[in-house]
Amino acid sequence: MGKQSAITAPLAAKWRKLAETRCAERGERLTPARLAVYAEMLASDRSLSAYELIALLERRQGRKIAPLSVYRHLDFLMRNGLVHRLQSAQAYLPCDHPDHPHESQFLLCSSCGHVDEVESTGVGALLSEIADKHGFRPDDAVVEIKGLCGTCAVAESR
Amino acid sequence: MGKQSAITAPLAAKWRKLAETRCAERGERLTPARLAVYAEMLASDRSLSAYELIALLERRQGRKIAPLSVYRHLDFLMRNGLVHRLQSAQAYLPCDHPDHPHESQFLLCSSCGHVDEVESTGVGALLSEIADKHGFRPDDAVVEIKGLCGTCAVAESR
DNA sequence: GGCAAGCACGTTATAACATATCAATGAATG
DNA sequence: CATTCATTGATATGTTATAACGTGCTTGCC
Repeated sequence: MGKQSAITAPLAAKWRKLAETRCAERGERLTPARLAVYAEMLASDRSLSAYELIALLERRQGRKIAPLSVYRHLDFLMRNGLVHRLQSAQAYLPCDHPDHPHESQFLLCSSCGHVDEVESTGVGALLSEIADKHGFRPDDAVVEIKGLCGTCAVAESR
Repeated sequence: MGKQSAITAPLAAKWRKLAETRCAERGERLTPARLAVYAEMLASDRSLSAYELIALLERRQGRKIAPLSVYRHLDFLMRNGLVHRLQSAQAYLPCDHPDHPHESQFLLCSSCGHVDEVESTGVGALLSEIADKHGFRPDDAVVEIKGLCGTCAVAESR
């Protein structure tokens, strides 16, 4: 098994490599502190608020972490396309396919909390068209759909 | 000119009537406090955060308003389709066409702060389709496009 | 190596956004 | 009038995010 710093959550080599590559390409430094935040997010099966993340990191590292540190790391990770922010939930989620830039849509299950990141080709085009029709120059779009994931929808209808 | 309570922002008769009708239909009570919040929002040319709203109401009414009151009124207004919340800005905006239920998209200008509420027929269908493809049962969708409005786009490119 | 510049990080404090709890008030109904 | 239930007020607290400031580490240049 791969060597892993004691203060960092287990991090699959694949993800680590992608992150390192991505940052290197952009001349950004993926420091241990930043990597620790990223690893913690990947180790979770759901989105996390900044303060949940702080609690997890504090537990793992056995020391206090200031909110601002985590926010800075989150900023860094978002800037580099490794993490997304869910605007409607004030929560953060590792990107599902950080190997290329993209616009995502999110499916948020209000029952189990699971979030699915999808990348639909049609959405960007449609939104551009709408913006255009209103003389608006779009820069970034938030598309978040709340509802029930397949599993929870089935469970609920029984 | 129409009579208007001293503690309430000017409110066009058209909007007042729409709001009253809407609430009456649903058996909800549009109280003076709730109306005051709605009027204050309509009197503004941009979206407002809850605390901006508090400040405006305090100034107009000359007394302290508790955050919880405003949040309750905002809840009420949203429940009755009179107000929307901008998820990506933690801000609130009166609905542009409260005469019927609808799903809106928002165009947020990052320069002047203006928000355009649009109702595009295609978006709902496309998002339903996407959800369906992933076995997801959608309940509500957030679509917020950030960028530059026509005016600001022109101003910037000069 | 020595130095300067810039980035990263820590610490403390505070701003901004939102909700809990409980008591008091007031309108609607019988 | 009495009951009941929604609305409001008051106080406190919880949650999310940023400001301001200083220190130290990297890196690149001489």
